Amino acid sequence: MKKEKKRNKPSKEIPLGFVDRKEKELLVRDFIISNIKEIMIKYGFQYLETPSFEYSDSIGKFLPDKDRPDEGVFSFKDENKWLSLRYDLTAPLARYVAKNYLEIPKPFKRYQLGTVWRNEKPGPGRFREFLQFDADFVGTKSSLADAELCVMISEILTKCGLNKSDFVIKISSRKITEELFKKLNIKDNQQKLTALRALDKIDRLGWDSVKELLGEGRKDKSGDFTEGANLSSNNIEIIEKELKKKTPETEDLIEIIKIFKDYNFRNFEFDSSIIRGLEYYTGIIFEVNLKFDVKNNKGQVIQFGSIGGGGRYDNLINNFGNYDAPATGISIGLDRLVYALMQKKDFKIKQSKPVVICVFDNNSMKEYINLQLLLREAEISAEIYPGEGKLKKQMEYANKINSPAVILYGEDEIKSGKPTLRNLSTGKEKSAEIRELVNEIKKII
RNA sequence: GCAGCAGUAGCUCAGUUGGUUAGAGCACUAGUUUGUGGAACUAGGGGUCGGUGGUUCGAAUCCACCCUGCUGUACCA
Repeated sequence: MKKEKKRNKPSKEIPLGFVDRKEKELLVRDFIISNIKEIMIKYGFQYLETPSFEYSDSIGKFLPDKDRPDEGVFSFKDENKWLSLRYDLTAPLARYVAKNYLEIPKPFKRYQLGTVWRNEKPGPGRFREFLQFDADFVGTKSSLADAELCVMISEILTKCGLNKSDFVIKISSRKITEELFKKLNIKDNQQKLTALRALDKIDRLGWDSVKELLGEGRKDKSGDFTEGANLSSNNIEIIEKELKKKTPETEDLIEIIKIFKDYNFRNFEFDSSIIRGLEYYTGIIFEVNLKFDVKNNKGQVIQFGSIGGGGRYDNLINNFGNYDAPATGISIGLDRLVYALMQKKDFKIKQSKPVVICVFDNNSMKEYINLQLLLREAEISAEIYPGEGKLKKQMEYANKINSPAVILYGEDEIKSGKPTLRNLSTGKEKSAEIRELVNEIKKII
């Protein structure tokens, strides 16, 4: 009987890849968001919000012969159409631009903050639900736009408390690999993609492993085998040699570096091993990398990788029809930035906690409420102890929520009109006239 | 998806070659203190030992399958 009952209890577990986020983290996130908004206004971007769900085909999820478009997205069927939770903010932007093409200004600059969902295996610091920040230029081919994005994200990170030496923007261009493929006469699209994905892993795996992936394939340390791009060893040598060059040769990179100079912006590096997985990039690509150590909850230093990146995608919006909409944009993973920022030693956000007014006798509630009103009118966070119980329990509560002080206003104090104020960090008590109370508390906070 | 490892209290874990009623620390509740938190002491609650089936006189322990998690790898439009 009892066992039966237990079995029917609802699960207290949360789904794989989803997390509860607590106040400490949320405050840092709010701080970052307020900085972002401020700077986006300064740079002249429009604020936009699009829905969490889109029709699956609108965001690039076509469902040829599948029952369910579940490749990486969460979907369900509504009446006859498939809907998917958005997996990024770029696809909805493309859809928005196509839908509103005639009304929007051209070029169109918009920024967006929003949760995105990915139906993928979560990893350390990677979840199935996370907050992204995106800023994009639509309808301009100018490298000034690409440059602005880099300068802007740098300003945001600085405003959030990072030093120039804490991060770097790495830039490259898809034109480099494109020209290489042309030169080597590699035409098969699938082969190109496999090669790009392999090159994207240089950071993590190193050149030796990447060369295996460009060739026949690679066995990882768990014994799993990954099929390679099957390029000839001659071609692989040429690719390695070409990508190890330290100076950019493509036109777009030369141009953006010149613009950086005009901005007096130096916090960037050319790195031809920056590839980025997405297929749709066509030109300049960049990544925002942190240079300080990030640790996991066991205190081990983990390879954190980039907190975001972006690049130029001149053909994406054309998928919706014939729009002249070359575009470039940046995405930042806010939760990852929050995680990293919380580890900076000098980074703390204080949240004022309420002064707790203890309850001795429910018949004196009017007195407590008056005190509470007085404090709140003075913009002091205050609350009457919200439960029932002895004074000890009330003190324990105040201690647990990090309250700076409690006010004791029992029979004797009410009679004399002088509440007792107890400082919870020193443990000292003081008797104060009601009109002095606000000042005494301000001394403590 | 593939591979390796692991699942014992809310959390971190111990549990000997299979052997009584499964333990510890932290956390929680109550008390020592009927008006005083962070320390101490005392007592207490809390477990289908991931699940199912099997081997056995006897299973947290051995076997099979399943589920879940972690790590690596792939995918990440």
